[in-house]
Amino acid sequence: MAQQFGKGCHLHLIDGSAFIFRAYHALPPLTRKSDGLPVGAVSGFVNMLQRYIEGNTGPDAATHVAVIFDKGSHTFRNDMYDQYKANREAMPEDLRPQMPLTRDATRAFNIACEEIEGFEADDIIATLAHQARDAGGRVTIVSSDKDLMQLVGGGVEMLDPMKNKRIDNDGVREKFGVGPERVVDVQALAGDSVDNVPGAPGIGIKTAALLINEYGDLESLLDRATEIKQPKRRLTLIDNRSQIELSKKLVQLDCDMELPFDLDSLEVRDPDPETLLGFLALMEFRTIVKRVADKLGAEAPVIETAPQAAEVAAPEAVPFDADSYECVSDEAALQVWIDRIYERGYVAVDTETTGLNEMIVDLVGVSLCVEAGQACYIPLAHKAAASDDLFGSDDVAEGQMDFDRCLAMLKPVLEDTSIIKIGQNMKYDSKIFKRLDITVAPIDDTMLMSYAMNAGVHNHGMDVLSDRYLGHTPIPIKPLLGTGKSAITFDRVPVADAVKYAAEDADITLRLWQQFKPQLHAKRVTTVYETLERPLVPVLAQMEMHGVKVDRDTLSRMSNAFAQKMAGLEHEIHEMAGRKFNVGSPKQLGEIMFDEMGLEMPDGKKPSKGKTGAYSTGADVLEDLATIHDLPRRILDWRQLSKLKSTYTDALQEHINTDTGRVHTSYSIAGANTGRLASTDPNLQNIPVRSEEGRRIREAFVAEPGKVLVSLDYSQIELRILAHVAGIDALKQAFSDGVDIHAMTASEMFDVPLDEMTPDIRRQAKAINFGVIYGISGFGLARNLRIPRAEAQGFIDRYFERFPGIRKYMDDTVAFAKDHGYVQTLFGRKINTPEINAKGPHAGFAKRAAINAPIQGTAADVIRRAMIRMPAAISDLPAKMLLQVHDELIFEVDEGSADALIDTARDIMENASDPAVKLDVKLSVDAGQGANWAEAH
DNA sequence: ACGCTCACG
DNA sequence: GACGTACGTGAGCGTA
Repeated sequence: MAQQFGKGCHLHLIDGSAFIFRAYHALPPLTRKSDGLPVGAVSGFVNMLQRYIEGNTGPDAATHVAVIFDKGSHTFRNDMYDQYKANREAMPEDLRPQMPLTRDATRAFNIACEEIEGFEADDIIATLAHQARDAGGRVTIVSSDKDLMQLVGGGVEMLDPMKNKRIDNDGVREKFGVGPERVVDVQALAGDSVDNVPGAPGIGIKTAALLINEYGDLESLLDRATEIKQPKRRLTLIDNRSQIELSKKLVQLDCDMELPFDLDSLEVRDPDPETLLGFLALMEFRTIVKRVADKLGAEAPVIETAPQAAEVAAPEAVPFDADSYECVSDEAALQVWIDRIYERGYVAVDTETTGLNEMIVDLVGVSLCVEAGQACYIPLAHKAAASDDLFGSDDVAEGQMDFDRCLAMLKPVLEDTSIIKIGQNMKYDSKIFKRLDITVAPIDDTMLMSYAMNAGVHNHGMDVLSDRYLGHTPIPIKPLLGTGKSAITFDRVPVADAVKYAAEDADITLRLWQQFKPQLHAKRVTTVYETLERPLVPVLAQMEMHGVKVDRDTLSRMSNAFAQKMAGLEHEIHEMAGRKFNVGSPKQLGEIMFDEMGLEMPDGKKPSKGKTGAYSTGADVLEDLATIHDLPRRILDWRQLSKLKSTYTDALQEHINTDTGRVHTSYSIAGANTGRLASTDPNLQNIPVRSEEGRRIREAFVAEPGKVLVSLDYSQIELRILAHVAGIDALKQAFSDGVDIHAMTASEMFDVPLDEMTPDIRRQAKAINFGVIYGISGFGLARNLRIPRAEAQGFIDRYFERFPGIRKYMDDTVAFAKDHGYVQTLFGRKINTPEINAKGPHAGFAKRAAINAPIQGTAADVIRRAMIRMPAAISDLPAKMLLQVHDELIFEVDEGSADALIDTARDIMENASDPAVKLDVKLSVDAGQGANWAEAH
């Protein structure tokens, strides 16, 4: 019955991945009504297949057909070139579980569905096209991907499914300026930013076609490159020969794969109505079911009208009931939950642990939720209560299933790529599981969803979200654990209480997810969430777990030295004050200086007081007073040492993990409104550097023997972004010329030629440049530069005169914020500005914050993008990314590979905005290396 | 718990 | 016209 493929046959090859991505991006994030499973891409995919089938008649109709998919992200091209497709954004999290469903859909239509691990769909398509052509048949490739155009000719054509336009030899020539047989030559020269094929710098398709047509083919062109008349082109081709040859290999499709199936098996088959309608009904595609049923002349299956997921999530629909949660204590019960998870395709997960430090604490239990109101808690390491002992016993509580057995059962679920694991702050839970050898993926995070939508409106902790969006106040943890000295850890909480608390967290998380998921799209932040928030979670988890080595002895020695110096200073201070007092108390110090000693401010003003009525004794005040008395200078010195000792040399030692000998910070992704990260426990983003004494703290941050620390930081990234967003040509030019940007500003403002620049004039211009980024004010600049306010205002006026675009940017930004209630970064991150229309002093703050947010936020987005791409880019190097300090990344790498790392990481960082945003100003990255952070910076 | 001070970008 | 201000963070300490 199978027809032998040959003359008269017509093979259609459908580029499945292209279908899926087009479907995903074209449609709103449709979810299955009964349970909220994301199925938007599946729906679009099915529609496209259905439309294709309906159109498959007439002279171009297929006798054989297959849908071809990509499989696996690592292909033989990555072995040739590790940067291949390195710019590719990660697959959106809600698309991932739809991938297997699109395969199911293809089979349901009874169409051959093929994919091979380690090969791109394009290679399979190429091989099949060649086989079919050699057998004397026709081929139509259903795709508009230009990478496939090299296959056209000899009976092979392409069909753009959107425009319904066939592409033949002439079509290819129109696109590439050469025939199909020379397409790879042109691509090798022009490169491809989407796939990150390098090509020849500065040569695009037009120039490439011109050259190929003149010299015949790429090889002749490269051999005779010296004959090219234009000097720039000639040099580019000679200098980049190997890169161009590599590019050709990358774009050349493999037409000779060994395939585990033959053409005959691809014969067109009618779908089985029951199978097809069954699948469509399972997906709850009501409209398509009807249409397909009509077409096939079959009865449409009934799809029960389930309540909307959003309605389910509404508090009045399913009330919270702590008593309804199940305590899972044996394998059979757990298996029931696992089965339910597989039925759903998603699960909310929460872990309970013995503390907050993910690197130290132990897992105590796991809670799961698959449907609003239906959650369970699996206690695993609770201790039994002991009546005679205040601290409980060390015996394990009864009614808990075996720890290892439970994890063995959960591991496949948590690692299953078709099951979404939903959490609130999933970085925490991922790290707990990672220490138990479980890699949780794919994930969704309600905290980050809220952050993407509501940054600037409120915090994103579970309590706030539950109150605000579910109208429900979660059970507080305090009464369970107690406070202060008598506080217990969660493993001491009685299992019955723990079930109520823990399962509720999973329940809340699931309800939040059901509410947030569709809102992401409505609020136009899906891309932000998918490209800047969600993929950062595993990257940060890795960095935090790796930690940075800190040398305790170095800190300890410094601490002793500081203590000695402080004691000396303290003695002098008490002598000067005439009595002993607590030097660390601003209140006492203020009274001593202003009341007892009668010091007066040099500017004649009254000493200022804070809102508690105490004198202000900040560094600026003491700095002024230092001109009339020796005591304030001593205080300043003492304070500096006190800060260094308590916050750094002492506290940092407490953070060295006894197992790893390293310090493991934690980054909050949703802390800063602008998109910046924040580092806590300890904060490694404010390690001293500005003072010589403080900088030495960085000597304690060291590399392992045989390794070095490497630091790469963006040079002037915020000013570069300002130049771009405000469109300031003079600034852009200065950056492209590589001149000193502050000196240039000074020269422009004060009419001083660059070669006559003095450090002081430059310093003033620098302050103005920073001021501009912060939403400049005369008062602020005056205070910063310690000059009269009128003079500062004069500087600002002059600055705006010279750079009128900056004032326009500021005005436009504030106007936008007033109109919309938010401002945006270049990558679409929204920072809400709820106070922008407020009256009174709030208004000033809100205005300046609104001006600053797009600049600071865009810089934050850029480095996030670099960080997300970094692990794959450096995976072949003996290197680890350790820390981020806003515009700086710190790595630890084998000594011999430091230079290679710098090359790779710099490339990723400088091009991090590609391809989403094309900056007018090049980003530039400085690098350093050394045995410790002080040397590397 | 809150304000002050100061470390960073 | 006065108000009170540079933008974004986190930690340690003193004070209430």
